[in-house]
Order: sequence, then C-alpha cells, then structure tokens
Amino acid sequence: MVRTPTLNVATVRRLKAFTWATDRQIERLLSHMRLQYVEKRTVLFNEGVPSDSLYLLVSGVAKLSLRSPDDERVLVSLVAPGELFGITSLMPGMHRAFRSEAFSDCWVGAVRPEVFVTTLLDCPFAEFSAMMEGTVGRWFALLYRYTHFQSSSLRQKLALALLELAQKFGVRDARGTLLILKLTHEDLADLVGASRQKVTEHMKELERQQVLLRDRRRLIVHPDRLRETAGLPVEEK
Amino acid sequence: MVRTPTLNVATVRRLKAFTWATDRQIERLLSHMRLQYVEKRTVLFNEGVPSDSLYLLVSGVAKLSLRSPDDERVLVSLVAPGELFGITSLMPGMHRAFRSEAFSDCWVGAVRPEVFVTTLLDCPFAEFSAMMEGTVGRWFALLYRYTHFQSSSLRQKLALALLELAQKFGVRDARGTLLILKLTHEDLADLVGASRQKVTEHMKELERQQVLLRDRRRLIVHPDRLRETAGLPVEEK
DNA sequence: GCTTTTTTGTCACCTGGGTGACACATAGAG
DNA sequence: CTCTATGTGTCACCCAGGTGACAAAAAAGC
Repeated sequence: MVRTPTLNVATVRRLKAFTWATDRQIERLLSHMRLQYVEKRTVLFNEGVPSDSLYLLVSGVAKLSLRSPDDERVLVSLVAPGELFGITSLMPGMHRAFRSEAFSDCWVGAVRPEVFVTTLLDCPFAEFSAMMEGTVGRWFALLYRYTHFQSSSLRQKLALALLELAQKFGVRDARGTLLILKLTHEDLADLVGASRQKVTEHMKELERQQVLLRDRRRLIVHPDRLRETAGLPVEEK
Repeated sequence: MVRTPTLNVATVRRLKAFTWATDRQIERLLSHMRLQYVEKRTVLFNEGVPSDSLYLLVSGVAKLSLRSPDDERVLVSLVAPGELFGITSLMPGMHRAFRSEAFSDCWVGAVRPEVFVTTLLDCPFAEFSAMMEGTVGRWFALLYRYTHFQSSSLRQKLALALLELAQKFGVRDARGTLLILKLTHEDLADLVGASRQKVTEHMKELERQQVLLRDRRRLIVHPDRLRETAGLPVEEK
C-alpha cells in the first residue's frame, strides 16, 4: 500500500517550489490542490488535449514526450520533484504540447490555472494569460519546432521551418502563401542545422513536388503540403 | 535617409501587438518606449550579457542566433514585425540566451521590463518575474538544450543532456554529482534522439575518460568535465 | 550596359551514426 | 536460489547528410 504524503507549507518549502510566495498564499493554493497518485507508466495527459490543469510534481519522476512522424517517442524532458508542469494551461485555449506520464510512481498535485494565478499573483487570470501568450507564446512555437526536429529527416526539418516562417511572414497569394523575406539557401541551412548544398537539393526537390515555388528570390509555399511533408497531422483550423 | 516611423496606438494595433491591452495602456507604454533604428547586420545584444530591455520589432526582420561549440552560428529564429523579443529580461537576473541582430534594416522599440509589466498588468514586477521564472523558466532550459543540440555531435548532446539531469536530479557526492534516477541507455537515447547502441558506446567512452562513473545502475557525473565535453564555456558560478 | 559578388546547382567522396543480430550481465519475481 | 525479463556491450553493414570543388546563374554596384 502507498502512503499518501502530507502536503503542507513545510513540504512545499522543502521541494523549493513557489519560493517567492508567502506562507499564506501557499496555504490557500494547497487548499485548492487535489493530490493524486500516478503509477509508473500511467499517462497523465496526452498531447493535443485541452489543457485545464497545472501540476506540481510532489514525488517521483514524470516524463514529457511527443510522438514523432514515424511514430517514435521523443523524450522531451524528465520532471523532478518540486517542478511545475503542464504549463500550456497558463496560456489561453492552448492544447497540450506533450504527453505526460509517470516515469516512476508519482504523487502529483493538480490545480486549476486560474486558481494558481489569482492566489499567487493577485491579478485576473485572463490578463495574465494573455500576457503569457504575447510574451512566451512565441518561444513555445520554437520549442515545438526544435523538439520535432529531433527525429526528423532534413526534408522534414525544412518543411517544419518553412511552415513556421509561413506563419510569421506569410501573406496569402493566388498561388499559395508568399513569404515576404528574401532568404538564401544558406539562411535556411543555418535555421535547420544542415549544409547549404543539401538544402539546395531538397529545395529543388520540394519545388519539383509542387510543395513550393519561387518567384525571383521570394518563396511561395503551400502550407498543407508542407505540413504533409513534415509528417504532421494535416490539422484543420 | 531613413524616415522615422510614427509609433502610436493605431500602428501598434496594425502590428497586432499587445492585442489584449487597452488603448490607454498602450499609450502609456509607448510613452516609455524609445524607438531606434538598427541597420542590417548590426548586433542589438549578444548572448551572455545581462538583459535589461524588452524589444518590440516595429519594422524589418530581426534574427536570433547562438554560437555553437565549433564556432558556427545557429540561426534560432527570425523575428517578424509586431513580435516582442529579448524576453529573458522578464525573468530575474537572467542573461541573454541568444544574440540578436538585424537581419534587414529594422526599427525597434525598447522598454524596460518593469515598465512593460506594470503598465500592462498592474502587478509588481518582482512578483511577475518570479512567477515567470517558476513556470516557464524550466522551458527555457529546454529550449537552450535543444538549440544547442542543433550543431552538436552525439557525444556533445549526451553531455548536454546529462548536465541538465545533473541540475535537476543531482546530489553532491564524494565522487561527483550523483543522479538519483535509474536511467537505461535507451532512456538516454530517447532523450538525445539517438540509437541505443551508440549511446552505449559513448557512455563507455565517457566512463573511460573519467567524465562519469557508474555505481550499479546509478550515474555519478563530473559536471565540469561534462561541460567541457559538451563544448560549453567552463563557467564559474 | 558591364563587372564583381553572391547565390544556386551538381558533382564525387567521406563519415557519424542508424540497424539488426546476438552474447553476456543484471535484476526482479517467485 | 532459480528463472525470466530487461539492460549492456560489440559486432558488421548501410545510408543520410557533411565536405570540397567548381561552373552556371542572379543580383548588386557603378
């Protein structure tokens, strides 16, 4: 049988969590936290599902991972006791970026993100949340790209990078999405961490496959086909 | 000659920046923002320097990059007009993670992070900042690792991953830093995106080089030597 | 326009790391 | 203490992508 750990201010302090908060704040937070036991290998949440809870790892080790195009698991990070995870819940309407599962038997505390923010910061959740999105939201996109790079071929990395560029610099055009930047193959190579020569080869190939085309030194890409060559689920939005 | 753009509420709205803020808030923010012209290829800040400003890209394209062990530049991201960058300034005492330079001629607006937070969120900067560190700080470490993976050999990736694990799960020990986890080579392989076999080979080699040693299934690492094999500057802290 | 510089396209060749296969070691489970 | 499952060590072989080299094509100066 597993003994339920006591979760009080002293425990939280020992875990070095919320070091900036006062005892009173932590007490209030704990009163809203539900403690749960998660057995090794059990999935706590999956990537893609709406994120409505924020978690504190009390004991054990948790694991964040994602599924690559070729259905392998990429281990993104191991979570140590005292760490918060499931942070996508702090941004409005965001879905889980990673799957979380217990790497060893764990005790985790779950809170609603609104409660977390209002008790610890005394500021409306909606505002905080918008602020987070406006500031660190972009960095999540980066993390997303890089974690997905991990298990991808050069072709897929290129597609992923071009997709990100299309989101940032793209304008709709009769022929697709026009990137309002003049990028050399060398820039792209630096972006995906490859050699210029191979980028040239793959770009040529992508052009041949009608995934993109070039008008002088401007690129026009076809996001859906890019998404396909990147090996992403062709999501509709 | 370059014409200075006007920076008013309408411009900000057009850029789709701070969409959640009220006109009044934006006005106040703008009154504290100093606009500057950055010529193509000019460095705005370098990685490692203290971060005391937050930037809004008004026009042009900015570039974030980092220097890899073998002195190549990794292009981390291209910044589009309307994006905020230099976000490390929102976390207490953090240094710049990337170098930022103008990819094309740019106009950027700079604000002090305290002003940014207090005008847009009406909450003490110190608290917000601590909150950011406690929540998204960990993700920065991840981003750091992944961006550095980009240009690294498997050996270096392993060293980088072990360093991160040492920070999270390490306890000091007579022989070095003991990782309080039982990790298989397969786990490590998943973490660095490599095959189990090669991880075995490299771990053996690292053991031979006294970078780490094993006590049954527990690892004891030597952070300084890891940092060295990872190709990081051997920082003292 | 003409010249210089920067990009692009394509080779041939090399190498780090992936794959499959299998023996050995270790650790839980009973 | 034995049995079984899971992890480790080491092969031989293969391939994606790096490297260097160079010609053709575009841009950028002037």
